[in-house]
Amino acid sequence: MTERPYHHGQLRTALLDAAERSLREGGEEQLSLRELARELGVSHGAPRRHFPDRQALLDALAETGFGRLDTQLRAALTEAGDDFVPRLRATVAAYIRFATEDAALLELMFTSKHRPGADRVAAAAGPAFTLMNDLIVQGQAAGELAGDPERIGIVLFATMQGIATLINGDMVEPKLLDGLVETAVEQFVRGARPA
Amino acid sequence: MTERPYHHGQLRTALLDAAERSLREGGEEQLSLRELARELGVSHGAPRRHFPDRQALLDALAETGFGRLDTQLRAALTEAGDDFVPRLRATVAAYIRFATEDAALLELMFTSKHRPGADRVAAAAGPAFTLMNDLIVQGQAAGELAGDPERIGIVLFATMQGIATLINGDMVEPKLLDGLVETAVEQFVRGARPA
DNA sequence: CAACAATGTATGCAGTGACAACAATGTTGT
DNA sequence: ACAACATTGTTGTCACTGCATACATTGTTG
Repeated sequence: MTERPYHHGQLRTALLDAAERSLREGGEEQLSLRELARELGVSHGAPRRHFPDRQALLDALAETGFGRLDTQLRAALTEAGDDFVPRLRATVAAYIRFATEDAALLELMFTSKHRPGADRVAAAAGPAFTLMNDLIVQGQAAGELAGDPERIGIVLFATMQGIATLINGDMVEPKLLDGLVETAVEQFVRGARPA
Repeated sequence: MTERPYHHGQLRTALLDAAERSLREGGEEQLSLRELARELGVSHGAPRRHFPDRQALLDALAETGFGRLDTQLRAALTEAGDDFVPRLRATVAAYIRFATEDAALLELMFTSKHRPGADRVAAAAGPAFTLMNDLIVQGQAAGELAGDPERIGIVLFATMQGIATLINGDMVEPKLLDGLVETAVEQFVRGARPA
């Protein structure tokens, strides 16, 4: 039977699902534990068993968010083939897609801000950075990039992140997005090209 | 006598000052109207006379924030002399200084997100963009940049913003900051240089 | 000096996150 | 099989928040 899918053993994942949806719809501010509990037909104290406080829920969201980001980036990479520039372009596009579709989640992922002891979140962020780094390393191996890999990698990451922020903050029209990605990639390649 | 500096006619500005400090100390989430009122020795309903709701206070903060950003950028510019690259470097450095010192404020300025009818905030953001644009135009006039000014300007802005976000989110060590600025400027100039 | 507007006060409402005591429901060791 | 236990969810409470309204005070002005 299992008339009720939740209410029994699935509360934790149900909360995460509902929270992610709520995040997408109303942003972090709007997300309310009590509201989630209500939606899931559960008492307002129930979430506490799974997440000691609100921040714990947000941390969990951020953590899984990084995981999903990583898989999406990898998917884009494998689809892009072996050449460096197409791979770069695909990665940038995929990242910004994620960042604009799940803006609130990404903000949450980043602004797990300064909070001491967000080890798990930090750890979850690793792969995405590694991926970025590997891409840079490939570019250098292919003789297309020069300079300190760490630095140029961070600058690239920053540019992507910034474009997403600008779009999400309505300071740039979404219709410009594709052009911006193109310009950013092109400039990056030219700017980091060996002399 | 005027024993009490506030409580009479200064509440509005006093609120803005206290709010900005609170923002710096605890971020937007932490900022509480009641807390501010308490600090200023005023009833918790008083702020309502000056800001109909919390968001109005935040909007006002964002607005003045853009103003201050603009003046700081201009100050950096005039101090940098007339040559393009030093001006560019100075602007980037000044922007990121602002962004890392007043992180919460900047976030607020940007994530006055999508909210319909934040005309004043949007208007206040204008000058900073204009300044950026003028800088690009100068670079082009000096024959140092090529390409669509709007696009490369946005990409530059995005890179700055992204670096600030990375630092503020503790995803990059602050000690790397100067090097990153240098790399970003250098790459930008090379990347947008005429062929 | 009386009418008026601006500013701040007092009180109450609904909503929230956190917390603790309790009940129900598996799970497990003997 | 059954008693002890752990997990999970419930209920009630507290302190806090933003918001709203009715009221008092004060300063300005006709």
